[in-house]
Amino acid sequence: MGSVTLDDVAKLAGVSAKTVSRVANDERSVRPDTRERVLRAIEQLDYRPNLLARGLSGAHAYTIGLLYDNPNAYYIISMQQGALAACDDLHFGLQMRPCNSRSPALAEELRDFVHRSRLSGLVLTTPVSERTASLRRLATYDIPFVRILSAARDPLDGFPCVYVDDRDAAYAIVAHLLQLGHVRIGFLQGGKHHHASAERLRGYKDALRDYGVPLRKELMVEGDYVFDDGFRGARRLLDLAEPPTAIFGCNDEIAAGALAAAQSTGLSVPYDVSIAGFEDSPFSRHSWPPLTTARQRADVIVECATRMLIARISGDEVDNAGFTPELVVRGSTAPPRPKSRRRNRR
Amino acid sequence: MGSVTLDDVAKLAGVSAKTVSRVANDERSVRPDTRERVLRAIEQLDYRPNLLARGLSGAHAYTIGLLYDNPNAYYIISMQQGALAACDDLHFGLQMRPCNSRSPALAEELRDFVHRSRLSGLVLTTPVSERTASLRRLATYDIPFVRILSAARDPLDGFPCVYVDDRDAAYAIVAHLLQLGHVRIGFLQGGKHHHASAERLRGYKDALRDYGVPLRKELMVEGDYVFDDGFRGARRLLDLAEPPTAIFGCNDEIAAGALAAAQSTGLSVPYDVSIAGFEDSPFSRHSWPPLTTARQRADVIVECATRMLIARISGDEVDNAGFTPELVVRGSTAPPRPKSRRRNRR
DNA sequence: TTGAAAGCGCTAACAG
DNA sequence: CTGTTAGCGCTTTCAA
Repeated sequence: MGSVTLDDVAKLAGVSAKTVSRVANDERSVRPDTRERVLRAIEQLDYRPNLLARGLSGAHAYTIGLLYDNPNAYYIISMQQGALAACDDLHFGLQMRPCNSRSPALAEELRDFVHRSRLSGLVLTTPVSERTASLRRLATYDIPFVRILSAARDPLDGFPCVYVDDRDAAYAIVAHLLQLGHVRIGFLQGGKHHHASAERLRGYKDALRDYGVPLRKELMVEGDYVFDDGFRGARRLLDLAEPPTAIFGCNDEIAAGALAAAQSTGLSVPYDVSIAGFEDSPFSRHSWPPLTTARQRADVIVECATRMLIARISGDEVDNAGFTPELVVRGSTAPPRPKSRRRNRR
Repeated sequence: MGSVTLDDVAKLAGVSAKTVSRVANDERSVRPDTRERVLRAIEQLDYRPNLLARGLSGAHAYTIGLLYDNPNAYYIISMQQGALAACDDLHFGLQMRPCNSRSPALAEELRDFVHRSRLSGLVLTTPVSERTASLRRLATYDIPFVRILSAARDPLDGFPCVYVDDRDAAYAIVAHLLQLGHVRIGFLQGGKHHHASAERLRGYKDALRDYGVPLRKELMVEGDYVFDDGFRGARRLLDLAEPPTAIFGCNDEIAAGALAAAQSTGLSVPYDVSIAGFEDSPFSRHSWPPLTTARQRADVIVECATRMLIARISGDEVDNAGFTPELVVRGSTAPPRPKSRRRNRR
């Protein structure tokens, strides 16, 4: 292999391999001058520890696993960036994998994944993080994990987590629409098996209630987190006898579908209908008009979770953390057009 | 760890550890009944080989590295899917990492990455794959790799590769526009340090030449593979005294920017101006109107490259492979409006 | 503060 | 066809 080993360094520095190991791992119990000598030898030989050997002999491989079950590419990349930032900083490796969050043997699959590579722990993103029965089993396998979930506050269930307040952010979006003067606001739901969808729906309902606007069943359309469902759902809303003047899509992809639906019907956004999304994905910036949305920093959130996980693995106590996505107002939302001037379609 | 080891299985099956290893690795030299007995023991104990140990003792870790230096999330996810498909199928692990393709020490960084985890080899995507000096150095380190690059045909330079014919695909797009009757066709270039940009430009020029349309300097705008450059570039083109009737963006993100620019100017696509992209990313499907583009199956291409790499590592000879992205005509392109009826702007 | 010995779980190289 | 012996490069004992 031509790889430099601990022993090579030890020989050059005139110390034992164990001492080099101590220096490489930044342990304190090394005399400064010895450390200096070793560091010089490391530098000179351009020594790099072999991660496999370290992982094999140690209790774990200084590598964390990041699992996702999500079709959203931006979300995944964003998470990867956040996890890498933390891992690189703390000298941990990263293994990323998609998985099927609805598998009945989820806990066992995760355990095997961990054991095969001696992973130090797992960061679980939604919706994997929402399979509580599996998580409980995972905990019995003594696998450290931190989960990211959608909740208005700390669930206090004993498992560490980073919680994202989707309800509050959705509330802010709907409040923004209400303040603009909208009363008939359509809501395009996201995938049923995501807690986040329910939380965002809750935000929608709470906002309407607080502003004294009655909930209309016909303005809430079910669907998944995909463009086509946004398109179809918006189409349906716009075809109502009394169509909504604003539509809130459960994420940006859905909102992009709604935007396309409006434009394909000859409606102009935001003049004929306002549209808002959720997530601040490039979709929302790169459409025309750009979408009002809630900025969800998946990278920051995952970096936080990863740091928490590594801290736990290192034996530290850590507190749970919370984030709230921030309202971003852009060109796709405006006050409703006075009724008399509203354009006649068909 | 509670992990089951080779020895546990060996004891239960009444054979040596080496025999279990042979069965686990699917080596042929095991008598069927012995194999059967071992398999039963493996099943019974739910044995899973430890990848670190295997990697440490073997010549390599049965894991390939995938490197990218690309801001395009869809592209990355798509590649990851392709690589995972091949790796899962062939029982290899996958490590993905971004890297800086313009680092002068690129080869050394890649070497360290490989050595630290004893990677079996690397799949290099553009533009990393285009740093030929670094690749030559990488080869001297005896690191197997397969590169994916943009070229009209096999470069025959001795390094294995999968080549993608961007020129041909770009030619097809421009030919499509020409056949619709467009003569003034704008071209929004992509990042200069991507070969693909040059190849797509070549396709543009070749098509114009073959159709006897003179090249106009003022219709070719420089920029990077980002939305904003597409927006600005298109804006500039549309502001010309004699604006183009069609715009070809070097990728879908650029085209999305052009689309937004057109719409923000009050132009209607495709009636006032046709727009085409390249890549078939979700952008192109999720905009309104959806974009005519060239379908580039990054997943298929990377899966192919990954399989080639693993074959090479296994000692097989492999031939280079080539792909040509396929023209996808959608709503954003149409014949040019007769001059007399062209809408007056400003 | 340092070092020597043992071993992590597996495979390579050789025997039988 | 199967088993034995030695490591892979590191960390964990435990002793000096």
